[in-house]
Amino acid sequence: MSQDNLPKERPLVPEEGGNITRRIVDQLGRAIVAGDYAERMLPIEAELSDRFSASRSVTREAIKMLTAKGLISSRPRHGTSVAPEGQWNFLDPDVLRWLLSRGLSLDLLAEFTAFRSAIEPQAAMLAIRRGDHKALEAIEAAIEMMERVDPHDRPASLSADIDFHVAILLASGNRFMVQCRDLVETALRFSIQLTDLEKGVDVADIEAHRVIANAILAGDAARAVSATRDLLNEAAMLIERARKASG
Amino acid sequence: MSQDNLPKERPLVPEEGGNITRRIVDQLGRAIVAGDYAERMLPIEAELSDRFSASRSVTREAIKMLTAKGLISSRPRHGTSVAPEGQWNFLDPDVLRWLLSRGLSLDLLAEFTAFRSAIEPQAAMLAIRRGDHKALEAIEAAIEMMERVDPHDRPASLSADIDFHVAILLASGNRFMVQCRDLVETALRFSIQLTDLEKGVDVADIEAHRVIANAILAGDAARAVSATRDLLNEAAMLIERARKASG
DNA sequence: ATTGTCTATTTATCATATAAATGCAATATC
DNA sequence: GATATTGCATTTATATGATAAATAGACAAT
Repeated sequence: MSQDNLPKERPLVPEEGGNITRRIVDQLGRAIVAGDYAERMLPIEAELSDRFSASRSVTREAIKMLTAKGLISSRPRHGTSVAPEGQWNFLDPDVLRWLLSRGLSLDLLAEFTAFRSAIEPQAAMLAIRRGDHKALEAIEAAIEMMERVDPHDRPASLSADIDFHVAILLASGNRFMVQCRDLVETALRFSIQLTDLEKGVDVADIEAHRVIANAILAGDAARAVSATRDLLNEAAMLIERARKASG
Repeated sequence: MSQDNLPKERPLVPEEGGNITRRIVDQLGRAIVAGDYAERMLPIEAELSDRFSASRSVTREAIKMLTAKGLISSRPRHGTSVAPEGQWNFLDPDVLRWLLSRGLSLDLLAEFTAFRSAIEPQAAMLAIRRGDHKALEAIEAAIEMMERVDPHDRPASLSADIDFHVAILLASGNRFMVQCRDLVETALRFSIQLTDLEKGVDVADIEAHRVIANAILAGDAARAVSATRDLLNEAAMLIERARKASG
């Protein structure tokens, strides 16, 4: 019963977020996924320490954290190098955030949307099967918030949108899907930059969300699945259009 | 084009796998997910170092790696404690392995199978849509290996089974689904303990895999999706039966 | 009861030294 | 000349000891 879902107050951009280790992890992580060290080795520990004006211990701890996320690997005498992309932990919220922040990569956003197209419809189905009253009420509360909020208040709209999708993931009761919470939040926070450009879709968007909520609350699994899939297909098309527009 | 998919030669059980840090990470990680420190704090760094006969630096680096996986968090004067389960990175291969190894928890295996039920059918669909010849050939090669291998050779059968599912994930071309590779491998390596108990399902199992392969190679998305879903439902039922049997 | 201060404890950081691993070149051996 | 061996240099891995920063909890003051 450890449904302990405190919101993390960790800042989205911890450039200066408290301790030095965290700062190095963030800056190095960004640089690595941006491809800065795709060909060459990372600087040796001593130089990295200099560059970040930190002690070697702190630098090493940061390196270990990045290693834990699959981004790099170290060998004595050889140095530290970026791991092949196949070993990166794409499903780590930090890694995803760094990936998306390297210039709003539409390719990756499209792939993640396809991933969501797999997860969220199933989560909706599981939510129905599980039938946790509290969790279902949270979905209803989230959709009502979406409908109530001022559509011109972008941050509030975004939060409501995120809360809705997260509520479905939580209601699934599946810990792996719940884990996708941070990922979905991260991705949505970036994709807002897209929908900001495309105006006028908001009303239709909220209605599409309402359809999902109603289907879940009515226990109509088939409709919940198809409605969720429709919504994400719509998002995918939006991304596709942006991709074609930008090149 | 960084399709660099070298198999990691990292041992599945790195109790003695080389460096001290890795050993501490593994032992502590196991203990944490097993609930050993669910109520109390972790020992202070000095004591942990003593317990593992390691220096404080190494202990701290191990702690940082576990922090990176969301398992623990530290605060000055307060100590280090296990993070709420909602913050654990369930989608990290190490974490999943530690979770499953705490006594083959059937609940978690069931949840992961539900997760796979979301991912793998979509991956099969994407594989068709993408139509990468090399990747599709790998699927055919994998299913042929499954059919060819001696069914009594359990390790070989398991490897072939894993390779088949991994081939589909790879063929999807979706980096988030590809990332599930290690997770699926880990889960399958544990679930073999179940199927070992239930004999006689193997032939039917291979046929079910063949149906999936044929559907994908024929470009029949609908059939590929439903066949994959069927296979995983079968696995889910197997787990459910084992769960009822054991309590 | 609230607020401020002080103290002890623990993590965070720094600095330095030594060990272990290993790529590479020089050397020895055949 | 080809190949195996050895030694050196470089880098991470580990150890050690010290100081800084943060803060929970006790205590004092208001």
